[in-house]
Amino acid sequence: MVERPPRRIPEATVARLPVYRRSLLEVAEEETSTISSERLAEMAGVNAAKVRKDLSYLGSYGTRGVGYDVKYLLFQMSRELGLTHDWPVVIVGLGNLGHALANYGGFGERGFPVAALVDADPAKVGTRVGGTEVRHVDELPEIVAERRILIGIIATPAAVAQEVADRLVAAGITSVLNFAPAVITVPDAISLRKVDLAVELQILSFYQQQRQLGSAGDGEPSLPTRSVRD
Amino acid sequence: MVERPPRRIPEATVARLPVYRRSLLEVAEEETSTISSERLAEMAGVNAAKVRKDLSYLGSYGTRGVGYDVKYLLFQMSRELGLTHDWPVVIVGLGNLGHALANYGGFGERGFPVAALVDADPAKVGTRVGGTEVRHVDELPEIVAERRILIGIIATPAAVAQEVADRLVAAGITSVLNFAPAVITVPDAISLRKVDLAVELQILSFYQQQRQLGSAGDGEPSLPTRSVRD
DNA sequence: ATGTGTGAATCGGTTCACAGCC
DNA sequence: GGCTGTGAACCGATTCACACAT
Repeated sequence: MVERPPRRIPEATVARLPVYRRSLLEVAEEETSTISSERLAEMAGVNAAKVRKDLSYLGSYGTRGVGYDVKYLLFQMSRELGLTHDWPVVIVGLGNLGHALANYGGFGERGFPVAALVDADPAKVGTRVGGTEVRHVDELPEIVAERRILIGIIATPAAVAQEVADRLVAAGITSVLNFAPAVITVPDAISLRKVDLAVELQILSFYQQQRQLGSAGDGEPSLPTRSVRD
Repeated sequence: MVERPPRRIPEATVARLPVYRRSLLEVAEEETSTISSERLAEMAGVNAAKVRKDLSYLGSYGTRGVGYDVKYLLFQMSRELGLTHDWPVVIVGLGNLGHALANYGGFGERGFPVAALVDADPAKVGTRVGGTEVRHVDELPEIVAERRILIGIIATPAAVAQEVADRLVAAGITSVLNFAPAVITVPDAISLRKVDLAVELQILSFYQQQRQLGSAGDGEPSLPTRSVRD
């Protein structure tokens, strides 16, 4: 008999689970055995209704009048997120950013060990970064198969990002995290997330600009008083 | 008289403008003077209806039956995004990531020159990273005022991220980009964006996991277990 | 004929508000 | 009394579909 939750967890909820989880890890160290949606909401920077709704997608793991058992919730959440085992990753591109990512211990610590590094530049191949040898991008298929890597991180210049994505997919990668400032496409079956630093700054620039237009001109200073603590 | 669009641009649209703009920049180099919503959509990785709706918030800059004038649209978009002048930024925290960000030329190139670097570690103060001298975090108020910096980038460990945010705001910063794996809060009047690498990987891990649950049949996948960590 | 601009329909996500259980 | 779990209301964003301009 299969007991699998038939719940389809909304994307927006999935994106918040890691934040809840991190909050729970913090709390787990103190000897508080239970936590309320209100407290968890505050720690995660969202509101309590959202926490309850989100957690309800995982199952009814709370106790009315009491709250959620921290350790149990943490376990369920880790299980749901697939964090009960490590996910080795390969980083493609060892420029500034790739270098920093390779050296950043945070990945390995959090269950995503950097299992391989590749670059197209022969001058970089053979060097070691953060204790891992850089190999040639042509070797991707063997590397990925050998180390059973499913997640690829693109840290190359924009110009080659799409080509790298194609090669990662061809090599057997099924999840891609793209840091290159370029739009890339992957087959439907492949997960893709992007982190674009310049875009983030430009979004900030937009609101900065708005603020200045608003306060510089005609009569109403009108601060956009958004009281949403989301 | 100032010609000001009274339109309030939706947040989701704002987040896509930089991507459209980048696509337009690419196209502007070829000698194509106009572009259709369809073509722009393809380049930006969205659908054409969304492009048209998004652009309509900026104003009616297209011509029916023809498309959008690339240069004109580019100009309007840059203006709207506040990219007609530079926005100097300060980076706080010069660990691995801060270092990479400081060395990454992409920021300056895209209108966000790294005008200052600060760290709390006296051993780092006085050193130079990417041509900029590292100064002590205590000097933030003077640095920010002097260089007229409005955007602050947090690249510190999670533990001090909130404190740094508070100090940035106190120093006069009005936009914050947070790379620290921590939830931080800022006053309503301050813009905040976050980039959390571990969260991105965990989201990928979730979908990876789902895929495997789906394809592995009903039995437990039986994967090596590890102890829970952050 | 072609491709924009936009109301209307739809969808996904958030918030409300309260019934249900401890 | 306190706090979860969840339908219902609401809201923002996406998509549809077509009138309209060139």
